[in-house]
Amino acid sequence: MNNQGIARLLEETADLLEIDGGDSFRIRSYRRAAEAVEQSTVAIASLVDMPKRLLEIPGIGKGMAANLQVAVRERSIPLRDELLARYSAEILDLMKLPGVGPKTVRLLWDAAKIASIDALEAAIRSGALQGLPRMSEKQVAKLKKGIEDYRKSSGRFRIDHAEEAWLALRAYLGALSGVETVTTAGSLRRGRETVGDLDILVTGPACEPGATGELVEAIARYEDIRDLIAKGENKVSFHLQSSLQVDVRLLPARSFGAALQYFTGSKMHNVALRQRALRMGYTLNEWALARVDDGSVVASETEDAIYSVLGLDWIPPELRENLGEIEAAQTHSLPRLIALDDLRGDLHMHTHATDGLHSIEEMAEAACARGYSYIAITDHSKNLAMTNGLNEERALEHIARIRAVDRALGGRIRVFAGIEVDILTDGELDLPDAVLAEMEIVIASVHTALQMPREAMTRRILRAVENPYVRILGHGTGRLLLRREPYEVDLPAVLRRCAELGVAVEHNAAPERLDLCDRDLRLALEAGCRLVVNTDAHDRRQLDKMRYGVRQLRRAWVRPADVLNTLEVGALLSALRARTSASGSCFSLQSPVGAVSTNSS
DNA sequence: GCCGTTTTCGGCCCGACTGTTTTCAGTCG
Repeated sequence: MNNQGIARLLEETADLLEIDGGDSFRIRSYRRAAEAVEQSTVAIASLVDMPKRLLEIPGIGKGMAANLQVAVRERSIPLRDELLARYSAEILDLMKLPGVGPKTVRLLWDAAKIASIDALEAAIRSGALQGLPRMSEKQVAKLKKGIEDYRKSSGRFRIDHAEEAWLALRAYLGALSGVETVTTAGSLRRGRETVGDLDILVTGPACEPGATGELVEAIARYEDIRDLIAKGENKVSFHLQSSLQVDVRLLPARSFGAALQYFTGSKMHNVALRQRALRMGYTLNEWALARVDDGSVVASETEDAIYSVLGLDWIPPELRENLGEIEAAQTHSLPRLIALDDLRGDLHMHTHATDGLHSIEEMAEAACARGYSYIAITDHSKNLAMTNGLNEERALEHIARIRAVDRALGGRIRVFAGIEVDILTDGELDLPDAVLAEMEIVIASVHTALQMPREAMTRRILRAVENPYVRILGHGTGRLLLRREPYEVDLPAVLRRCAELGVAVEHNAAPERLDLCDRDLRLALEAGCRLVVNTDAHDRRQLDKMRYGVRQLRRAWVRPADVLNTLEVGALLSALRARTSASGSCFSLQSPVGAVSTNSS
């Protein structure tokens, strides 16, 4: 059992305790432990026989160490099992509905023994919720909507979770005898933000027809398998403990390209491609591209060869949605998509001054190791009290520390001073302009008031971006704010205004944010917005989340030039100054500490 | 349940916002 799995068990135990009305400090200690396990760079499983080492982890005491030992050995925690038995295995799903917390779950349970989404849906239909405290017509409608949204997304796994499962499987499969290549296809390869199941293609001597028996058995012995769905001559399907479905296909090397193309999809892309093949006298399937008349194979070993025979440039997997990529490939006009290497810096991250884990220096070093030219430290402002947000005085002190670190680094990497300010209900920011004027990067984010009417929310954001110091419009608790149908903000209007003002629009790279989806990003580009892709890292390892953000941008056909943080330091600072003149304010950017060339590309 | 001690128990991050029971509980970050 890996650290993330253990952390999940602890987190679920905390949720159940909360529903059960347990001691709030006991609940917090479970959450702290989950956090500590998740953050640990050492595999907890490797420490179970060394309780002393477990106790060295802050937040892990005697009781929790025992929990960890059981979790590793039995994949469960006794208290969690006990509570799940008392309520139901599905009761935690209810907490995933917006606006539903432990008290509401408890209310539903006490009033009608509701302990699953299905049961809640039935209760809404039968009117069983009528008369319950806090269950007005409006509230029930909200629940109904929440269930609908939940149904749409359930059964799919976030790309980072799927990727984690994939990496573990790749290591296992790659080490089996007779295996030469292990490749992922499907929506993971296309970089979708969620993945329905994991498609894996394996080639090598043990995958040739008639020779697969031993390999199939070895695959079926993978330790994380919960149940086996199918075990044939060249395919093994199973569910992992996480209930993610995996299909492993054994392929002869000669059909690898065709299979990779076929299983990468998307369905719509493949349909269009097969139609094209037919028009050209070919037939395309997972084994090969072949002539219709005599069945002779014309391409099968590589994707490149298949696309080439069809008169197309090779198409990056992220674009394979039949949204114009085939036409562009035909006319050699596919865009040069942004890649991770194009990113020169990350302009949104937190430190232990607020709710981050590491110091300014540690974040800067971590960014340096990733080859960045600059970062911005953007801790929370005072309105986010829970995070120990910075008030005027602390913000100014923090800026001074950032400047000092920047000087101490001697130009190895530039560290800009910034802040993530909260947009208040009326559109004002929670820190005065005098403080914001001291920083290069001001990100304005919405953190509250998810139920605000659309018009009010739009006004609120439009007012905030008028502030001349706002450089970036940050995430707006995107999942809830933007992803709903219809939008809870007039996104086109907001994007238009940002484009006019030169305020960059942030795409949060973290998969758990699900901020702007493909379509939103395209809207932003059409509106003429400059984009920024940031990780919002709360610890240094989270800087790696940039890769998810980049893949999302690629899916939206984003090129390096569309993204502000592909610029080198000098160009970035000039671009930020452009915002000032466009707004017509007398704002002058704090002259950066240390020598900076302002004419580099 | 953890921690730090004043070694045996008390303290353990807060504030905005919504809906509504119009004073506060519940949710969220």
